[in-house]
Amino acid sequence: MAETWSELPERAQALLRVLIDRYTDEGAPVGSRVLARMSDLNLSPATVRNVMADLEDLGLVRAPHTSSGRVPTELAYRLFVDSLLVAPARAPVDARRLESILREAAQDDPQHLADTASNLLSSLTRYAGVVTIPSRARALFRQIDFVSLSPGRVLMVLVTNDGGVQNRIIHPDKPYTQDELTRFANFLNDRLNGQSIQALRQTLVNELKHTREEIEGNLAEAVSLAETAVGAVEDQADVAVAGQVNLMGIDELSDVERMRRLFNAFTEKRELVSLLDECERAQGVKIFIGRESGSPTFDECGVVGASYGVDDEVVGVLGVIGPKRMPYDRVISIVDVTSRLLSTALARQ
Amino acid sequence: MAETWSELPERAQALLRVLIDRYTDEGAPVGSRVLARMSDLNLSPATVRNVMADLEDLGLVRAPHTSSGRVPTELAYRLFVDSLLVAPARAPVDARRLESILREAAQDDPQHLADTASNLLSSLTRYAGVVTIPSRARALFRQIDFVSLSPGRVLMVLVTNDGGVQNRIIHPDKPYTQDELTRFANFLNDRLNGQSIQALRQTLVNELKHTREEIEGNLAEAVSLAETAVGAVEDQADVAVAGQVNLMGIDELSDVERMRRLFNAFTEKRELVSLLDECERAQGVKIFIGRESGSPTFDECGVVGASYGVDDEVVGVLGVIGPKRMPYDRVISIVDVTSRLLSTALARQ
DNA sequence: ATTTGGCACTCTCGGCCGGCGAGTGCTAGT
DNA sequence: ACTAGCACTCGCCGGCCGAGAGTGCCAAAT
Repeated sequence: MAETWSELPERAQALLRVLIDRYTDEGAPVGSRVLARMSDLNLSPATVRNVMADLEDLGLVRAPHTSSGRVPTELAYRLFVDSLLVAPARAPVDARRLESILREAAQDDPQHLADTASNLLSSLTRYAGVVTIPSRARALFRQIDFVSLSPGRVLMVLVTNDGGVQNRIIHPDKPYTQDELTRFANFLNDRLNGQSIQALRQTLVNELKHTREEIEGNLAEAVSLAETAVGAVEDQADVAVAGQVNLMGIDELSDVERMRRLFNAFTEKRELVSLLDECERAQGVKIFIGRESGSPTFDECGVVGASYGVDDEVVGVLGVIGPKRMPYDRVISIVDVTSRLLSTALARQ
Repeated sequence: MAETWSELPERAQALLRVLIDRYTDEGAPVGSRVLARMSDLNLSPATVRNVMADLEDLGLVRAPHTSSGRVPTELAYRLFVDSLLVAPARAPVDARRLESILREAAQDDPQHLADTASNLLSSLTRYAGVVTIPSRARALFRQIDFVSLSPGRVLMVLVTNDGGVQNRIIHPDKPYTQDELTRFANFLNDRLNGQSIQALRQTLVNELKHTREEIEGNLAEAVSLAETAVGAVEDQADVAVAGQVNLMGIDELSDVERMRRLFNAFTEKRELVSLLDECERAQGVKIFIGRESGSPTFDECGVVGASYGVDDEVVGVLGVIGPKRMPYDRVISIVDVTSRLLSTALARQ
């Protein structure tokens, strides 16, 4: 049953490719007559039928009912896609325009950049585009501010060098005056400038607590305040999703319950993130076809994902979610190109 | 054709009410037999039929086909709902729990508060909950910061007294050093403290520009920087939406194209805002039934909205979007209670 | 004058049948 | 090794029928 694409007889490859093409944009089973005509192999329908019978034995095609054309299986898509990945055909989209859009968006904050990228993905593919927002862990500390809102409520604003702003309202045990808070902020800004957020916590715990004695009185409070704040910020990973509606009206997905679960995943985001996380480890483009995703939510979907980052350091993941029946070649190169461009846009910031 | 509910004959009222009740939770036309049995009026089906014929003449009910039960028209819902609004029956939900949740959320920033409220609305009604995020225009200036990210890219962070944080990256004509920027910020913080954002622009334009000469050199730049920033912030109105998926599987809406448009409205938000805006003017609960909304997107929907605010000053709008066929009494009181509680939670902040 | 029972009529819905078309598998012939 | 032919299998569509639900109207009853 397990084969690789290239091990298939020449003719079978050709026919299967045509079958996949046709099925991908018609969505209906394809019969031997059509197949024979579309392939330029000059074969009679009968011959095609024989080949199909072979492919059926290999688990690559199946007939929904005794007598309707064939439909490619997930396995067939898998092999086909794998063969694409070996020799990637690049750039059906004009990278020029993409690049300028992304570069411009990179001028703005990371959130906006992710939004832009997911919009691009969805409008290029007409499926749903997903982009994780770069974790702040990797960014560098730029500035922290404490603003007293009311007694017992302090707004913390943390700025990173990429222009990301995190804010959170914290409720310290003791009330502080704005003056005290400002002193705290100044103190922290002095010490922490240029550190990565990732390292921040350690710094706070170790270095500062060691020197606690030297620090006059309640500046130690500043440290604990900052700890609360950083802790809250560190592990927040968000996702930008665009073009969900594109998935509506695709008939494989149009089952109400299935659609509901899908959209739930888009709003809850949890499941989405865990799916995309798997792309992080893989390098290059990673693809899930149907049940490969593990989650029944995406049973009928195809997912094409890739990570992006700077200097071999992955900072985020992006991808496209569509129906299983997808023009993978197109989508793959779109995802691929976008991830590269996003990386460079991020790098030269 | 135009009537008011109370002008209807007693019996017609009762029957129509039962019809609406029944239709609301079954979604199917209701026949005279059922109607006769459900109403406690002890009438024969035949009599009911006569009444129905009258109601049909008045445009309050109609029969989908020659021989199926009756369905209430939009007009019937309208009159019915109006009659509800006159003598509002309150509180089918325990306001206690709601209040504590909202008060807690009000401790946090406005965005979070709106999220919480829309989640409440949607989970209580099992429809979609919508809450506009209080416009910052009304909030008071608390603090501004300029952080230099790279030459030519300056991050502006504006904090309001409600804990709202607005940030935007601006590209000033000239590059400034961080020191200069800090001086700008200090300068502005001194002058603007406590002003409403709304008034800010005027202040900036008038007062400061008048005294421009007195101000040393490029502090005037600070003003123009701030202007850019405030302008960007002022007119940004966002909306929190929750529970969209609840609308899936409601069969009146399950037409693919209609659903698509609806979800589009939820993501684009533009149309949503303009719909809710109409609730701002009305006081108390405002209701759109079907085509009353104006937009074909919500043709098959019912919308129940109310404004909220502090001290008779409207700061935002919230509402519920569901199918036309909705238990309006329940939904109305939920929306009503929520808007009140949100207002008080906001007030005692 | 209102209400009711009766009756004929209408319309939907589900099941059933039969023909059509598409497509297959197999076999025999090239 | 391919192909032509043939019998067969389904799914789909339209028509038909019967059951069920519900109506409108009329004439009788209260």
